[in-house]
Amino acid sequence: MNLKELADSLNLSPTTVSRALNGYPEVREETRNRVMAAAKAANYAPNSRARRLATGRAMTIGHVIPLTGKAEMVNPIFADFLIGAGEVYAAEGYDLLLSMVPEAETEAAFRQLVANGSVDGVMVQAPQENDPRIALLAELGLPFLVHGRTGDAQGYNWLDIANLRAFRRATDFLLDLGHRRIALINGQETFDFARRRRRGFEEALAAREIAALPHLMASDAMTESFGYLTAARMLDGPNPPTAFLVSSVILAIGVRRAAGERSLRMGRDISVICHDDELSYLNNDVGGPAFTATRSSIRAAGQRCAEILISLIRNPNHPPIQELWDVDLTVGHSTGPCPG
Amino acid sequence: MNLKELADSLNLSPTTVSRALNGYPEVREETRNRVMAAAKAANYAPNSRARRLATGRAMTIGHVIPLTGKAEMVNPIFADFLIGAGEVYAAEGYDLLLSMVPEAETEAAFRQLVANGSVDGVMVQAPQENDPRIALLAELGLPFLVHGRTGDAQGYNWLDIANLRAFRRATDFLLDLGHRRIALINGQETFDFARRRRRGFEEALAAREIAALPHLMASDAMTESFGYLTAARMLDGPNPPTAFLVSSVILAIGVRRAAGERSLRMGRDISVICHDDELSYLNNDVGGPAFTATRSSIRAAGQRCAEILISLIRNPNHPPIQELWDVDLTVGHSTGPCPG
DNA sequence: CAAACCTTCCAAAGCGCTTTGGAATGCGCA
DNA sequence: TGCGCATTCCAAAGCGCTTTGGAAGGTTTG
Repeated sequence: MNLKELADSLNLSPTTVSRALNGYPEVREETRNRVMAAAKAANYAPNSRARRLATGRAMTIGHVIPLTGKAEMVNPIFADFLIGAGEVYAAEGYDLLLSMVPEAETEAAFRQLVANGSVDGVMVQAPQENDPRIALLAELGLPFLVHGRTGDAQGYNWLDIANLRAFRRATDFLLDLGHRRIALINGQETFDFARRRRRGFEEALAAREIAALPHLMASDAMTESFGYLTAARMLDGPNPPTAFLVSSVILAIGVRRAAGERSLRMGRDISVICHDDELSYLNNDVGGPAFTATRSSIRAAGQRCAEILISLIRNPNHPPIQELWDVDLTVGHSTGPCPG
Repeated sequence: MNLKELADSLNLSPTTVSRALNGYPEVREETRNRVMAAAKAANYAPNSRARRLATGRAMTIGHVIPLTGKAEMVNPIFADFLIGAGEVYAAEGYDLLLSMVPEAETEAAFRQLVANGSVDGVMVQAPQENDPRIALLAELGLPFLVHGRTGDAQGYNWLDIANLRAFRRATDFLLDLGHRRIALINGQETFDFARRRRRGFEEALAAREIAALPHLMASDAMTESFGYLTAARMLDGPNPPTAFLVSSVILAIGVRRAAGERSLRMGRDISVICHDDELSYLNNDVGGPAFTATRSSIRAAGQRCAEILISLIRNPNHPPIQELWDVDLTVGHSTGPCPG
């Protein structure tokens, strides 16, 4: 069933039917109702390919995920973000085009997307320092929103959490408990968020004139095994840390494993604070939060990012939207006063 | 730059340019080269909306994720599957349309997809017992592939792993080590895979005339906290298990937490086997596999599923493709002889 | 040398929708 | 009565591509 057939069956022109369906005012209410009813009865839905060609809009938003052989490890995070964004897209009638490309082909992928006209806008996640995607997308004139930020954070649209502040606060919390040898297990510091977290950590130490210890700082892809190996190495080495500040629950789980193997009880022998993206399958709230954590829902971020991006698409010459979210610190069982 | 402009600039008709670009034989090799070169120079790419309308093909594959408020917890798994599938789609020139819909609207979503003509085929994941999606998609005549299977597994396309055999083997492994009180912590048993795993577990016990103990069997969404709470309850209760068989690494991490809190060392005081989907951020191979596990890469499954689905789309009246993958059992540090 | 083919290209008709620019009708008002 | 103005509808022209059905020219064949 297409528009013409539907129109014929109603003895109306395709024009009128199209207008009735799309809510244009030039059609009598009675006619509109008749059309609506017939469309529903015939289970008619406009062909999206034709509609897209005619309107010039793709009604699609692109998420391009660069595959680095390493960074797809961000997937626990990108998945929850995607769910949040996807809910909003669905509600607003947008499709979500997910594109996995080898990192080296990212630029080509964006250019393709534009040349094809297959998306109305794109979401950019996990920017690196001076991420080339931002300049590229600006040049291409494609609406985009960055989840995170980088560079001077000027002149483009982003939504980010206050990473620096969060980690500074978490570090202060540990310092207040008397800890002095605090380890930082961070995400890859090519990512802006990781750099900010590190700065927050260092600033808190510097404010109390405590030197950050290089052997207690590590950064890499946030896998359980990296958390485990790093914590194990630090705990077994000289001057072991009494507390860990780590960039994700997944890393923290690795730290917990290392601590457990050494019969160190969290919250007594060793303290751990992590950043918690509130991943649905790693709920940190059972019987009170297990880990003391800086928390911010990645899914909620996905929702909000989708809302912003859509409004940007609908309203192309909107001034840049920049939104900074504060981060909660929730106290769990994994922290306690520095022993000894 | 569109096709007509490109054609004009070459003093050729759009027809010829289109054919040259799409590899049709009716164009001289020299002409084709000229066209290709000009297209590249002008950074021309055909407008995908127009092409889709003209060809009637969407060049898009749909993944519809039902949101249950609980099942999106499968996201650690769906994410890796998506990455695998996405790689193949990209290589084959297909787009991936990801659609998140409330579970109750799944049927409507599929009907929409068909009415719109926005996909050429869909991937179905994690089927439930007598999953209505299968009959629906068959009725709609939309090519589809099920990751997993259900019912009599006849007459439709699927790729699955040998869940029953894997869990039977894992149970045998524990029995051979002398364990008799073995707990099963399973995924939601509305899912076919969870039912098969349970059957494998029960059959292994039955073969040795050991009764499965109801208080040592639990099933729910596979979150860390469910693993933790369940293991804690079982370990603290009467007749605690000496071994756990669990349906995912994430659950196993929860079990490990519960064991650690009780100062039970895995592989000595308590044995744990889990199913490992080889998630990239939960690598189980550091210093030899931490958990003894039944293993099968979900990402590889995604790749293969994508290949199959694409070949199904290209070749519509292919007889049903059904592929059953065997599962490895790799021995890690988390299992040992039954103490005492 | 004409007939019968290839080879290489093109004109034009869609694909199914939206949207522009009227046309027809009915109404109020002077 | 006649003009102007809404209101309600429609015809037709795209959107940018693919594809059908030739046409023109060159080559082979009997």
